[in-house]
This record gives sequence, C-alpha cells and structure tokens, in this order.
Amino acid sequence: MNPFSAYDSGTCSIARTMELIGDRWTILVLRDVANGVRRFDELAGHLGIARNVLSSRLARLSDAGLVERTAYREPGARERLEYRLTGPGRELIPVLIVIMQWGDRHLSGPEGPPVVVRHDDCGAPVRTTLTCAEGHELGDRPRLRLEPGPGSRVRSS
Amino acid sequence: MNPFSAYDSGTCSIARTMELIGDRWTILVLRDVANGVRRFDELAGHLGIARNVLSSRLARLSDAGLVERTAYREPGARERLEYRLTGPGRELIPVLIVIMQWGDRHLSGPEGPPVVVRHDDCGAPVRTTLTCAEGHELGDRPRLRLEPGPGSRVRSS
DNA sequence: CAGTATCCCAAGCGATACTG
DNA sequence: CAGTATCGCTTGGGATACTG
Repeated sequence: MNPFSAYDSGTCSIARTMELIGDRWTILVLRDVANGVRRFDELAGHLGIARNVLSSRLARLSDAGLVERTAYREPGARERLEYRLTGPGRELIPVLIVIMQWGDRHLSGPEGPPVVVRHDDCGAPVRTTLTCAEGHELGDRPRLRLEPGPGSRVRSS
Repeated sequence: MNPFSAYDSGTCSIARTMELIGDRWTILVLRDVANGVRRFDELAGHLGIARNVLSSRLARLSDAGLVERTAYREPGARERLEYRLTGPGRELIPVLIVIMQWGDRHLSGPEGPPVVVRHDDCGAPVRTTLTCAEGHELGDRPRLRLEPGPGSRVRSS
C-alpha cells in the first residue's frame, strides 16, 4: 500500500550509488580526474588527501569500473601511469554538474560560483534539466510520482 | 595556467555540497522525506538508521535550511511533528534523480530498476539532461570546458 | 614518481536506555 | 511518539616511512 516500501534500502539505486561514491573524497577524486588531473601525486597534492586514502579510493573506483589505470609514455620520457574515467565514469559527470549547480545556487557567497562549466563546442554555460519522455520540462521543484519498477521486490497485487 | 587551480577544494561547490550531503545517510534521509516519509519513527524504521544518527542528520539538514520541522494535528488526534523539504531542499530532487538514474543504469540487476519516477502530470518517465544555454543537448558524455567564475580566487591576469 | 604499509586518532555509527 | 544521552565498536582518515 505504501509505494515507498518499493524503495527498500537494499535495492534502491540511490543507496547503491551512494555506497560507491557517498563519502567525503570519492566525488572529489572523480571531479579531478574528470578535469584532467590524472597522476597520483598530482591528485594527492591538489586534493590534499592522504596518500593511503587516495590509493584506496582509486582502487575502489577502478574495481567498480569507473576509472582505469593506464600506462603512457611521453616521447623521450620514462613511462608514467595515469587514471582516466571509463565510459560509466564519464556518465557520472551529469551527477557532478547537478551537485555543483545546487551548490552554486545555495552555498556560494555573494561573489558567485568559483567555476563555470561551458559547452566546449559553443561556449555557452551548461545546466541540467529534468524532463519527461513527453518532452515536458519539469523545473527545479518537479511534480513527481513514484512507481515500483521491473526490479521491484514488491508484488504488484 | 592550470584552469583547475580555480577548483580549489575550499570554495568548490561540489566540495561544499558534499560536506552537507556527502555521508552514508543524509541523501537517503532526503530521499525518504522527499517521498513523503515525514515522521521521525517512520524514517527510523524505514531507513534502518540508528535513532541518534537520524536525529543528528535531521538537525544538520534543518540548520542548513533543507528541511523544516513543523507541528501539525489531525482532527481529533494529538499534535505531531513532521519534517518537510524546504524550497532549497526540493531543489535537491534533481540531484537525487540523476544519482538514481546512474545507479539504475549501472548498478541494478538484469531485472531492472526497483523504482520508476514519472512526471505526475502526464505519467511519462522522467530523466535528466545536460543542456547548454544555446539549447544544445550534451548527452551522457559531454564535451565541457571549465572556466574560473566570478567567485574565483584566482586572478585572471 | 607512484604507490603500499603502519600507526594512531577522530568521527561515524549502532544499540540501548532514558525523558517529555 | 519523538526525540536526547551515553557507550563502545568500527571505520575513515592524516602523517609518515618505506619500496619498486
């Protein structure tokens, strides 16, 4: 009867995702990797994270397939390792953007946000919008309805 | 020279937002409150969270202005307290949706996602999209450019 | 440079008992 | 019912030293 019993914490996609990225550092690591910070020491320095923690976060992200470690060699230089987002990792970028957008609006000072994200092709600022399959735009405070999906454990009787 | 020095961890909107919601429980509390679970014991039972932790999370969310506690009284019943999202709190819903969307795609089993979110007005499923101010849709793996914003501490010289 | 290993502390969390 | 208080465990995290 309560539609939200479908939302049991075990299978909920939000819960599962947060298990992966819901700690103090992981999202920031992803942010930096997405922004082209690719080497271990560079990440450690820029984030101010302890090296062992960075190591374990990168390992988890790599296990989950969000980040891959590859070797590369600049001409004449010795081999180096770098981290890059995989496909699934890049698909997290919209998550980073919405979070940033919310923070820009509600947590940045009167000076405005410290960073602006633009569409690289046209230079216009980027934003996220909520739309439905009928093409309606839902705005910031959308009217939503939840229903059990195909993977629901709740019988629809 | 490095555009990402603008992204110092102190002012970054992602970092600031994650300080607020970047732990194991807060997002799930927000999810439940957004879904109409409004009373303390109901939240505690549904989430399986320890009561003291729930208490402290609600306090933090309330301090931050994402959630407000109000008293209400059903006719004939005694007074009760309930939590509701404030305006800024409701603006976090798109964050919940993108996270859920990503988890649906990458972390749910072959059965599919346990919950589907629909536009309440038309019943069509909801999704988030990245667009730029020029109206281009950017897709899952967008080509982005970062620039220091007005609140950047980095001189633009 | 790119990590891993160790040590220790602080925060987060769960269980439980208690109060209005 | 709606919380707060207390306790002890467990995890996360910082500093530092060490290895290939």
